[in-house]
Amino acid sequence: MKFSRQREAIKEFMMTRKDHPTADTVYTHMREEFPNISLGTVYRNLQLLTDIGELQKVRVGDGLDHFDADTSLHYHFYCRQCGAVIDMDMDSITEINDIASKTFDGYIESHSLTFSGLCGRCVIRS
Amino acid sequence: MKFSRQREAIKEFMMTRKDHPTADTVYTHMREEFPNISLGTVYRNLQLLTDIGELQKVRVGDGLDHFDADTSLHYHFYCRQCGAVIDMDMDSITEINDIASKTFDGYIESHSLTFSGLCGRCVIRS
DNA sequence: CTTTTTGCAAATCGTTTGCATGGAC
DNA sequence: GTCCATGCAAACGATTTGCAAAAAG
Repeated sequence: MKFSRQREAIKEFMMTRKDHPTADTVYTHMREEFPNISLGTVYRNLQLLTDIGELQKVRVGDGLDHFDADTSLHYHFYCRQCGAVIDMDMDSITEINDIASKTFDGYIESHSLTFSGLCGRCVIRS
Repeated sequence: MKFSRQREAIKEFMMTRKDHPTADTVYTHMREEFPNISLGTVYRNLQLLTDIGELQKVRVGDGLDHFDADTSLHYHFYCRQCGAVIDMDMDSITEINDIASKTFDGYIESHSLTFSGLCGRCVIRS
């Protein structure tokens, strides 16, 4: 893999963000630094960084791919009002794969746990 | 809401299935009974049945909408090899929303837990 | 006769891809 | 000079939508 300024910028941008930007959000921000960067390049690099384990794809059920620079096992919250994707501050249940395996005929590799409802901001407004 | 033969057939079909068909699968099967049914009608009715609580939309991270006539809280397994979506035979952790609420600033309405790996068939072949 | 639902086709949205050019090494 | 990465635009797949005609009430 060859170095690319665009990929480096995308990686750095992702590491500054605690929320979980979509490709389009990344694209919008990259345009400030690279006015000619294309959506294709953003998608390619997000996918590539995911493949080499520097990013994690987060799918919370809104149909969009979100990306997370924190690749550790942790859980997410999806606000069905404003669409925010937020990290949950709770221990991950590492043993749950083993528990589930006992009543499952196959190999469980991972799990994902996503909460949904109204985030702090939205719960106040409602 | 008015009665429609198509919607009734879709509902009945969904109740016979323990897997979690996509709109396209439903469409294919409906064509046997209604050779002229359109994809739009299938999508519209799946969405409508979901809205009135007769179906549940299941998103396991493959980018497709799966539908489930069992609307109770339960967990799913997604086989990343063959794409199968399977119900997990385990108790649902009803208290997990409350546990998560304690360290979360907002209103948690629901959670979804999805496992992934290789299903029984695929684990044998590999 | 009014209103909902249908079938069809076109539109939309997020994402992927082919290809000629430019940058990395 | 050889490859890999880019920008651009076209293609793609799943889903949604506008509309005139058909079915329900």
